[in-house]
Amino acid sequence: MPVRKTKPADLPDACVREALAIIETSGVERLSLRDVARRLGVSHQAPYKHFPSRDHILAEIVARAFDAFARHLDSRPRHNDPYEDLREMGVAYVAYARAHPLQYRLMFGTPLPDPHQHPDMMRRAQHAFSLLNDAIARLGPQEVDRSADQATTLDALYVWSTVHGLASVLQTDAAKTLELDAEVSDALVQHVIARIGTGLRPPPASPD
Amino acid sequence: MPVRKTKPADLPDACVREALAIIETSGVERLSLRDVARRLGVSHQAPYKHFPSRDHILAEIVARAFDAFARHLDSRPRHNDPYEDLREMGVAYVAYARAHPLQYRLMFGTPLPDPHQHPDMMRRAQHAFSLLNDAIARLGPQEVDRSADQATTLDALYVWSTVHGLASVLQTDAAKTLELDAEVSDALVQHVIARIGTGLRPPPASPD
DNA sequence: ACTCTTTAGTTGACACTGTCTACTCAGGGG
DNA sequence: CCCCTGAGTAGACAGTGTCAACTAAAGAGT
Repeated sequence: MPVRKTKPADLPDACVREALAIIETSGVERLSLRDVARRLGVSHQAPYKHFPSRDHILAEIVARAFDAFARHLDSRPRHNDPYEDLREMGVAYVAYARAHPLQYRLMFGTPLPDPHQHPDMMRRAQHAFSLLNDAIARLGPQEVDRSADQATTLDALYVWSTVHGLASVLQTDAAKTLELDAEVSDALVQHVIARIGTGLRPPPASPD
Repeated sequence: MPVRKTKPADLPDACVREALAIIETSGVERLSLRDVARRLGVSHQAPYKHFPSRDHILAEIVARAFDAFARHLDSRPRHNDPYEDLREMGVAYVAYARAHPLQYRLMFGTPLPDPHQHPDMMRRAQHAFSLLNDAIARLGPQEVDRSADQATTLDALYVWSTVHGLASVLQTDAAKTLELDAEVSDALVQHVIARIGTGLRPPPASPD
């Protein structure tokens, strides 16, 4: 429990970083603003001068996670073939979830602070989703009986579902409960992403 | 805040039910054993005579959710065609998640009590997954270059990923954040389950 | 120079929480 | 009759989020 002697210059930022550090080692349910304050060497009420409530700190942490996530997705290798590009995005998605399980769980695996109370967080989350949506849109419309927009959204949600489910399965408590080993995990990523591909390519001749 | 006058006969069971009721209306993070005791008209320490800690009550709630979930999956309409049967299972899976969002979130959407501390919960969770696994196994091996068992597990996890991701997307806070409307949700279920089907059928001629 | 207001930070309280420990009190063998 | 065990009670403790009142410093306006 390191107690800093010198008070940090940017207290709001320091709070968020320290809170994240606490979550990292002790889990989100153990986060307490008083502990944050204590480690920063300020009074137990100082953080409240910058964040109206505990949830507002959490919302900021989550929002930053969405930012980093979007940045990671955006920095994937690009391909001209939109299917290849989407595949690459899936890989990047899962890679991020595996490399930053904490952030991923904060975004998708824990009850979020009510989004309507934290519109800033909501906006930054939507931006991350829009990246996926764009990649799908580049595939072109898959169905004729729906508007292109709606079809794109549906497929985006399909891909998201799969890839999100994959990420969850790999690192959620449920996976620990099932005791998968690492070899299966690696194979699974390739497997699922391939399956998404075959699922997305327009079926030769069968109505939806 | 209903305070019961008559003390319940089966206190452990009453605790679990009352705790679930509290979670239902106020969320899991607001659950307090003291509140449970208060509503049951017993002292704040009475529940601790039957549950060593708050987590043990949660574990029991989650375990019961897995039981109910497994029962629901098991009572789906059966088909001889294993693909049809699997489809039916996907429908049942998502239906349960939509009908009992609270239980579903308790199982997959919130940090669980450490499974190794609650082996009973773990066992009942594994049983639920085994149902899905069995349904996939009935498809027969999809690939020749892997053992049948491993291929089955991979496909089971693929299906689970998709269907779990779908369920999550539909009811998680993240979905609220994205503001999907009900029409899209309904279409999405059909859409995704169809896509799983086309993804699962062995591809005509393309290496994995 | 003198106020006046805003801002960051402090201190103290309040009502909670989970959990520890010690108590009561009923029943049922020995 | 004693004693033990199990269920339930009561009191305390440290820790929590949050409310309210306070201090100190820094500008802005006159």
